[in-house]
Order: sequence, then C-alpha cells, then structure tokens
Amino acid sequence: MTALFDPTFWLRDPVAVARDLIGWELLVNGVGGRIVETEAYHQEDPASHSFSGPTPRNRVMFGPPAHVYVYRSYGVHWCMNLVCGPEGDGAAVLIRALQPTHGLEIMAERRGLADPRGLCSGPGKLCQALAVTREHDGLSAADAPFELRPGHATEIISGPRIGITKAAEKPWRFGEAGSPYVSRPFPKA
DNA sequence: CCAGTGATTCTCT
DNA sequence: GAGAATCACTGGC
Repeated sequence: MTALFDPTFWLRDPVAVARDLIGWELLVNGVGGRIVETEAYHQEDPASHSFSGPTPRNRVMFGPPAHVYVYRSYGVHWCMNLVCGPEGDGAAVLIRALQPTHGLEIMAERRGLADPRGLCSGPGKLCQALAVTREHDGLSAADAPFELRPGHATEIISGPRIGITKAAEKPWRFGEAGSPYVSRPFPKA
C-alpha cells in the first residue's frame, strides 16, 4: 500500500495532483467509488483556506501529504480534501464527486435517495454518502478506514472552480469528460 | 429547465 | 459580525 503513496505523486503541485486523481478509487469503510471531479487549492491562492497561513481549522493542510483535511461548509455540510505538496505548503485537492461503485445501498440510505447520480455528485453529498466528518480530519489516506487506489480516466477536462468568489477564473476544477456523476456540467470549451 | 433562497455553524477579522 | 470550497426546495417559464 505504501507504494501507492509514492512521494513523486503527492509532492507535486496541487493542480497536477487534482488532474491525476481523476479515475482513482476512494472508499471509506468499504463504501465509495471512482473519483470523477476534483479542485486544486494552494497557499498563494486567495480562494484557498490556507491563503492566510495556518489556523486551527486548516492546520492539516500544512501537514504531511496524502492526509485528509475535512471542514464544515456553510454550517451544514462536510467537505473532504487530500493534502499534497511538500509538508508546510498548505496545498490540497478537494474531492468533489464520485462515481458510486461500492456500497450503493448504504449510500442510498445515508442520503435518503436511490438515484446513483445523486449519491456523490458534490463535495457535501459524497461526505454524507461516505459518512466522512470532522472525526476523519487529519487522518492518513493510506490507512483504515480509507482505501485509495490509482486508476485512470478516459478523458479529463477542466474548468473554473465552483462556489468561490476569489480567483474564480482559474481553471483548477477537473473532471472525467462525459461523466454523469459530476456535481455540475463543465462549461463547453 | 432555470434562478432564487433559506438553513445552520464555524472561522477569522 | 460577516461570509463561507453547499444543498434542496420552491416557483416561474
């Protein structure tokens, strides 16, 4: 398993890591699917939580790569990131959507929804479907309850990130082309 | 189909 | 005290 957490993958720029994570498999306690949508954030990025330096909330972003940063969004949802880059860089990749492959029934129950397209098609939705909460903040993605395995996508597209007001023009959102499981369609090139 | 909006809690200024 | 890396629901066309 350690081989999958090769520094040459995780120590790179979050934009490269975000793009290359598309197609990977992510499970929590055996429930999850293929990553089909991500966004990159780094410390020089005004839209990033790490922009103004370490705080109690974002401290995990400044820790070792391949660890999980979880935060509360809009007081209602949880959102999950994978830290990348050298320790102290404050870079991470937001996991925005999965194509459900494992534990569909459990996810449907947690989400109160049967349609697979609605189970993990957004950062808040997938955390609810996978039961990710503050308890997972700071854990290593290499250890239980996580399973993270390399995969690939047929074609990767990019576009502006969602829901931010600063640096909104940066095309640091990535997704699998044509996937019906992304949170929203990508703007046409 | 699309735009608008309330919910709800935490963070940092 | 404002604003937030969202979601679900509503009402209009």
